[in-house]
Parts: sequence; structure tokens; C-alpha cells
Amino acid sequence: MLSKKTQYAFHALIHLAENADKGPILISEIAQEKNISIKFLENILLELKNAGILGSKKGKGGGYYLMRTPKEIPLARIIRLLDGPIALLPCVSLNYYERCETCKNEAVCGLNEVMSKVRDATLKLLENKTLKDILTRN
Amino acid sequence: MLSKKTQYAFHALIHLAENADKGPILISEIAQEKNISIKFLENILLELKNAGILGSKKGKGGGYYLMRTPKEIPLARIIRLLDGPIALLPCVSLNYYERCETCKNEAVCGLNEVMSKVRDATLKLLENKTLKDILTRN
DNA sequence: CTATATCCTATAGTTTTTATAGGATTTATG
DNA sequence: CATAAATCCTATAAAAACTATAGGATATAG
Repeated sequence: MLSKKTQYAFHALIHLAENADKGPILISEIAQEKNISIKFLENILLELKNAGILGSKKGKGGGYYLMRTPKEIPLARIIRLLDGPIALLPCVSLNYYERCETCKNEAVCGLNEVMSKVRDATLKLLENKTLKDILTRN
Repeated sequence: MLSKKTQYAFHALIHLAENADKGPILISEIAQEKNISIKFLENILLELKNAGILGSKKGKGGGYYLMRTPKEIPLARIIRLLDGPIALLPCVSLNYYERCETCKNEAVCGLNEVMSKVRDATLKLLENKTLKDILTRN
């Protein structure tokens, strides 16, 4: 399961995308709209900002905004940033690989093979689907 | 990621399947062979037994054994039993569904739609691939 | 100068995961 | 029947991860 952090991030990004025409959006606005603890959300948005996904402006009239168009933000990017690996096992993770401690030879491990397929099927969706794909269609 | 519990369960099941001809297998044998804490493994095997996947025999000459052929044990069964939901979000889980607290209408939620597809792609593999598919091929 | 809003880091609280402990129960065998 | 072997069962401890909160620092608009 995705953590609350990642779930909140998705909902916040959706709100930012759907209100991109209104200039910087307040953390407090998103928090209220999406029922998220304001302080928790603050940390999440900061992380998204430090990763270059969001921009921000301080002071009056400030807030957060997207640094790229929704189409340029793959869902996998957000998940990896906030939750870490997408794969079900460390030994099949592309970005967070760790050697299997039980297997003598991963190349002939049937579990490794199946989980690699699961990873590929998942990534095919999560790397191609973007923020744009999860917006409410008007 | 799958928990250690589930990972250990897979490795234990593989060992049991590959030694099915030798009668009941000792917990201690599996623990040693797969580098798993014996007491932790004990709890896992017990859970698999209570779920009807394994059988056991007490006393001398006892141990654990598969109750079904490897082909009859889908990987999804093990994961759900020990780890819970396979889906990435509660609102798209088939077996552990929970209503989304943020969405007003899940039916038109784009995130719900994409995550449903991820779930389907994952389940297509994990429900059709069985213990037999992860055994070392001889 | 002041109010506003993000920035930053630390920490507290809670839950989940991982692991261990130890006695109870069952069974094979001499 | 006594004994040793093995699982059964439940509780609990230890560690890690997740969720949330706190509070001052910094930047900016007006």
C-alpha cells in the first residue's frame, strides 16, 4: 500500500493542477480542501519542492505551484520520491536494488522472475500515467 | 514491498515443495537452509497451517508439509494472508476495501482509475502464478 | 515595519514489523 | 508408561517506520 504521505501528495498535486490558473496556492487551502493535517502537508510539499516538482513563493500572495505541466509528472516519480521502491522485493527493484540474502543465484530464482514481471507490469502503468491522467476530466 | 514475513514464507514454501518426497520437514531445517530465525519462522508456518496451506505432524518424525500441490497455491494467496492488501490504495482493494476519505466520488476519480489498472495488472500475474512457478527448474 | 507564508529541523506519538520467550500439547518409540 | 522430540500457542519485547506536531528562521508584499 502507498503511505498516507504519498496519497496526500497525489491529492495535493491534483488540487494544484486543477487550480494552476489561480497563481500560488496556500498550504492551508489544500489542507482544508483535502482534509489533511496542515503541518504534515507542509513537510510533503516541501519535499516535492526540493525535488523540483513544485515551486513556491513566500510571504503574502505566496504559496505553491507546479514547476511542470501535469503531463510531465509521471506517477512513478512521486511514489519513488516519497515511498521508495515500487517493486515487491529488494532484489527486483530498479532504483533500490539489494541482493537477495537467501538466494544463491538470482538469475535462476523463480520468485525473482515472477516479481520482475510484476514490477514491469506496474511500471508500465506508473511511468506512463502522469498527473494529467488523474485529474478530474471537465 | 513485501514484508520479511511474506518473503520468508515464499522461501519456506519453496523448500517444502522441493522436498515434498521426504515426508514432514523440520522448522529447524528450513530455518537453517534459508537463514531465517527459527522462532520467527515457527510463527509463519503456523499461520500457513491455520490457513490450510500447510499440514503438520508433531513429535519425532514430525514437521511440516504442503496440503496441496504447488500448482494449486497462487502467490496472491500467500501475500494476502501474511501481508494483507495487494492494491496500492484502500479504495481499489478487492479484499480490503475502504472508502476514500478525500474523494467525493470514487467513480470519477482518476487516481482510483489508474490504481485499479495497476491492481488488475498485478493480480493477473499473482493470481495465475503459483508456487510451482517459483520452484527451481530441474 | 508588519503581517504573511514558506523553510527547516527536531521530536513526539502511534502503529507495524520483526523477533524472542517459554510453557502446553501431541506423538513416536523403547 | 516414560522420555524425548517436535509443533502449538500466546504473550511480550525490541526495533523500525509512519504519522503528526512544534516552533523558530527566513523571505516577501505592501
